[in-house]
Amino acid sequence: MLSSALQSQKQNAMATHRSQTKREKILDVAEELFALHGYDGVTLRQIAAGAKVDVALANYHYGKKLDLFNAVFERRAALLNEARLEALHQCQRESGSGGPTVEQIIEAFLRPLELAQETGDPGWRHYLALIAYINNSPYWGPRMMSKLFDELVLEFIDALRTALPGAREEDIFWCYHNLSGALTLTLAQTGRIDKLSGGSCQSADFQAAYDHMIPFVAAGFRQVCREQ
Amino acid sequence: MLSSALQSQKQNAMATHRSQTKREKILDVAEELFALHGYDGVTLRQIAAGAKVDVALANYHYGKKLDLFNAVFERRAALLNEARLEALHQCQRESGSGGPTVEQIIEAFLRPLELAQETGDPGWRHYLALIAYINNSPYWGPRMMSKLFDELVLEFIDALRTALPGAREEDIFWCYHNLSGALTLTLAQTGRIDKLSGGSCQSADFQAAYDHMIPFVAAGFRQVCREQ
DNA sequence: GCGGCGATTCAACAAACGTTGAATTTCTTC
DNA sequence: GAAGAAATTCAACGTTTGTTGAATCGCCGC
Repeated sequence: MLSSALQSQKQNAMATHRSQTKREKILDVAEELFALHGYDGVTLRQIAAGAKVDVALANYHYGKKLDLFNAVFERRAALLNEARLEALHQCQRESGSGGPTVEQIIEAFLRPLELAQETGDPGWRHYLALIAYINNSPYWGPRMMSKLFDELVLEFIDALRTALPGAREEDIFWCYHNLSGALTLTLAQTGRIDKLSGGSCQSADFQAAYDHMIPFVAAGFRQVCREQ
Repeated sequence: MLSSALQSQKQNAMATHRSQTKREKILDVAEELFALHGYDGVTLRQIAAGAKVDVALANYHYGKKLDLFNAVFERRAALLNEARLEALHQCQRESGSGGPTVEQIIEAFLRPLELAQETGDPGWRHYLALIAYINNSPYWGPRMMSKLFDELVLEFIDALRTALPGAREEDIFWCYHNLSGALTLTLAQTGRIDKLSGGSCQSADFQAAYDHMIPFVAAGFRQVCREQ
């Protein structure tokens, strides 16, 4: 007798003898292409070709192109939010009555993104690049980011407020903006830092990126939000 | 008798009785639309309509769509690079034999972007958003950023290396990566921080963004690149 | 005022786009 | 194994796309 968790995994893996295979393959290919070329840079025919499927099948499963785009964006959001929230709560439990340090909070914000990569599923890498594309877009950013990620971000900002007593509201948010920017460019995986550094740094190495980002951002928060 | 600098301004303003007006209007509209919707999200007909011009005129002046995209990207690059390099050299001259501090170098890297906005030309705002789009794109970033901006960036990194003796190469580049990310998200002007902060922060206020980014980034550099 | 030339528009092309209704295959259920 | 439902393909639609060649406009020198 399988546990219900394992059962649902089993269902996802085998599906109903093929049916969900093509359906999910469409999402996988759309995820990769949207992340690389953006919404308008990808045609439904490219996605269908990549998934070895007729172009009408995407419409059958997901409706219009915009609905497919949203489906890709929403597929992994809940899982990601749960992992990050769990990491925040864990460091809050483990810290004393003073609450977690800035470093611990930033770490809880970033490390789950790295774990997502380590599942071996390349889809996660593409998904993170898609988030970077959307978050940095003046068109899509305001339309899509808030609904799925604002609640989580505000929880982390609450924790940071506690860890930085006396900080001004605007200072905290501008610091979060800097963190979000550094993270976004990392997720985009443009490979630019590889070339600039002559090979010293690798965009694909999320662990190295976060190893440097955590002390960098924490020091920035403390400098800007230090008590007046 | 006008100075040659003013003369060239005058020429730009009056042009040859109209001829350069439509030609430049196409660039202006393309700049704004490309920044907002990306390369594939804009059609030549939208650009032509915005410039109140026939669709064939863009082709006549700039060739293919990709050539127009490049023309927009290149138009203001040299001017921007000169302003930033001048700011770097000035703070190098003003500093003692020890060279400028990290804060001064970051300031020279960022403040010229703010001055560009203060000329009153809204085109600069759109251009900076276009840089953000390209820099964050896994497709365009590697293809377009290096040629115009690598030389300048490496000059600033040289200055930072001097200001941070004993720092590891990879640490410096990862820190620059964080700076570049924070800056990129700022230039994108998505308005997301406005909503998240409930109005405490405004994306359009570049000065406030840099006022917070300079100490934030400088502290990050010092923390990560401190002597071992 | 006429010829020439750059700037601009007109008209049209073939290709590719998102979307859809109907036909066909594949699976599930009895 | 027949019936019904779901999944998938087929074929086509009306638009829109980037691009181009030819025609027209507007100005300047002669």
